[in-house]
Amino acid sequence: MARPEIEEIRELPLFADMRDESFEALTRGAYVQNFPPLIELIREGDPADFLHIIIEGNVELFAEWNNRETTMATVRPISTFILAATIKDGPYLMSARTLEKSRIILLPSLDVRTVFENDAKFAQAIVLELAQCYRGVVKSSKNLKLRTSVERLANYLIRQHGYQGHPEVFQLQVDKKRLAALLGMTQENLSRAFKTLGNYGVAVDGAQIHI
Amino acid sequence: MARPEIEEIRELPLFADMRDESFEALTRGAYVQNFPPLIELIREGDPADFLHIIIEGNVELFAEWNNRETTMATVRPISTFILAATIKDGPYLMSARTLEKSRIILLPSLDVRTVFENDAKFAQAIVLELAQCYRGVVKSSKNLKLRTSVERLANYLIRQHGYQGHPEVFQLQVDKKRLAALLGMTQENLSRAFKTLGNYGVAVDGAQIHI
DNA sequence: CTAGACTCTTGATAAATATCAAGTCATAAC
DNA sequence: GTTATGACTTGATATTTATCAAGAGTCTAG
Repeated sequence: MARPEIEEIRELPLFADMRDESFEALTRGAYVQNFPPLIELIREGDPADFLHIIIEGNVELFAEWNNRETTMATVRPISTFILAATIKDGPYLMSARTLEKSRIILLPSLDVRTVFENDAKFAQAIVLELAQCYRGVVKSSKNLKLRTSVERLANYLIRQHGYQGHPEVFQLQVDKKRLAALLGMTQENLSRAFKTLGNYGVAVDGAQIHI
Repeated sequence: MARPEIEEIRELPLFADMRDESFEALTRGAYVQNFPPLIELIREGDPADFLHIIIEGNVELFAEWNNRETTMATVRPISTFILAATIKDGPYLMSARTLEKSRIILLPSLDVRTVFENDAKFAQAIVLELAQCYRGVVKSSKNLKLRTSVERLANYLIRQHGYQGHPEVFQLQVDKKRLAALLGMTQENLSRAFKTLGNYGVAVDGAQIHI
């Protein structure tokens, strides 16, 4: 295991408590790969052969239906994605593509499931991770159903503002097209929503937001 | 443990594989309670003191914001709800109320977490349950973002039709007000959506649907 | 520098959805 | 029976959101 990336993920909550031999078994068959931007990593409906861990770059999770496409989430280092499909050995529910040049670790799903069955600490860590993901999706679902598009944008900005430490000016982490899809609206309406928020003291300059 | 309800849940996938002493520890402090209709069992934001298991009746999970309310799911026997909040020891993200007279088992969250840490089989079962719930919410989120209201209704009917074994005529399991909220539309629009589907061979008579 | 590609914005319009106000129908209460 | 009550429907209208078309600004390749 001379691969520094592998050592790096050892400290993630998901892997921190597991036994050394489990971690070894888990990562023995791992790949570390670099991808250029806009590569489709995962296609919705395919079997979940690998658990993905992004250690550099930016990945978009999206879904399609009837020629419509929407962004479900964007993922930044260091985190895993599509854990649930890996565990259930089910098909992917979302597709994934790189947005920037990205470095990704691929752990064979089979190994993940084997280790999951043999290392209780790992199973516990997965529970916590999944519970968190679950709660995240529930929140986003509530958001969609109970708020208007302007409210969703305002909410998003307030959260981002918080994550970035309440600075005077902060940056959007996603381009506006994807932000619109993420918030469940069109690009044009996002633009108008920003304008509406202008009346409440939000100034936008490209990706810079001033509250 | 002379309580037949407790024995009944032993066979649930969530509890089937755990050790006897774990199950005993889990259920030692359990309550079995009957509730009349329209009782609020859980209020969004409260700490998750109990894992709930519905063994009879019908429970609605809903969320509120700014005087708006929406149905997130309806739960029927036998299943658990708000597992994620119990595990994370976090606040409830949804409220719950009985729709009919219901019989519910309450397992203290503290016991659930303790047993979860000591019984690997239980932890594994929780993982599978959570992964399933997660995937369920992701699907419903995709549904909301990618489909129009008429499409969501059509999709819902097709699924229900399938669950009930593709009979000629089948019953809606929820009243139309709640179905509308579940599908993310108003009651009036649900009515119109049914009318639209009438052109494609769906006949509605009260809660009876003929395809 | 310039052409092209791209993102983002804006305006006009259309479509989807919500709201408001009656009205129907069934059921339960008296 | 009659009267209430509640669930559902219907129509008219308002609001929200999407679509279409065009233009402004930015970036990059050549």
